[in-house]
Amino acid sequence: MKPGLRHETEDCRAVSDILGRVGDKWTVLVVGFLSSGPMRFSELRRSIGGISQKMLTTTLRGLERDGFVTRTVFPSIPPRVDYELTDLGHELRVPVNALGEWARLNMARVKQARERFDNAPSEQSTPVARTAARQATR
Amino acid sequence: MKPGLRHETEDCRAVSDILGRVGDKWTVLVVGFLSSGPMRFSELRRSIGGISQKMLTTTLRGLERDGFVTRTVFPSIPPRVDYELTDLGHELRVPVNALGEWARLNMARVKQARERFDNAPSEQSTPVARTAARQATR
DNA sequence: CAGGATCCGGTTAGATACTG
DNA sequence: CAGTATCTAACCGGATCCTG
Repeated sequence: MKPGLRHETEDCRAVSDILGRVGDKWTVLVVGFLSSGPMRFSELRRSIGGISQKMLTTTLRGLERDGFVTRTVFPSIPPRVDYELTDLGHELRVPVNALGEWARLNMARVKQARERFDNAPSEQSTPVARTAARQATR
Repeated sequence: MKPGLRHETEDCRAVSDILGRVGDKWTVLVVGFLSSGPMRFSELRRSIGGISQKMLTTTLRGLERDGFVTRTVFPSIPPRVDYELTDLGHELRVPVNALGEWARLNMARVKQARERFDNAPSEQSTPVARTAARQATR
């Protein structure tokens, strides 16, 4: 995302920026789990399940940097670190949840489209047939 | 995203799925340009500016596979291919635009948070101070 | 014109081992 | 417990060349 987009508008870069954070592999999961309250590192790790501790650290650092979560260290032994959504993080969940809800409602349509595409006779159809197929999806 | 998430809820996977498509490098730009009507390949390429033809092809194929755009080939010489958002694609723009709008409105806050984080005294603060900082951001 | 095929450097993510 | 450091395999995106 470094080069290439130099001449984009401010808006586009802001969107790409946020989407870059939100669209990465784990961020949404982490934010989702944090939405119900603060959690400590290993708690998150166990809840999410498939994440490596390196990726969890990286994801949380990114979220902290962007102001979406806070990181609170308790100087106890053993050490304990709590992560919690900031107000900004909670606000972010609104549009993200909207997108999530959309995804939930429309995943069947996407799945259907994928199956149709994957079983397609690999470009044996005429352009007219293609167009007809397009109409059918409307 | 293959292993690991086996035990996630359907919802979470749907969200990650959509976000994975939407959050990639070019998808949002492409969808944005297509929102005003059908465009042909080279038209898109020129409009977007920084994209290689390989990435544009890849992005468009992904969008086509998921049912967000249609691809119509005109058997002319020289060949001509039009891409157009499906209804599903147009509907997707609603939550994506909402997220984009949120990004536009809050990019300043994110930028501030980043600057604060990047100028931080790299963990010299006490946990209490950290917590105090957290309160300050509320 | 649209896009497939190939090569290649940079980034990324996971596994593993180690530390305060 | 909550990381950091390191290594490596996989992936990704760009550039280039080629075709119907």
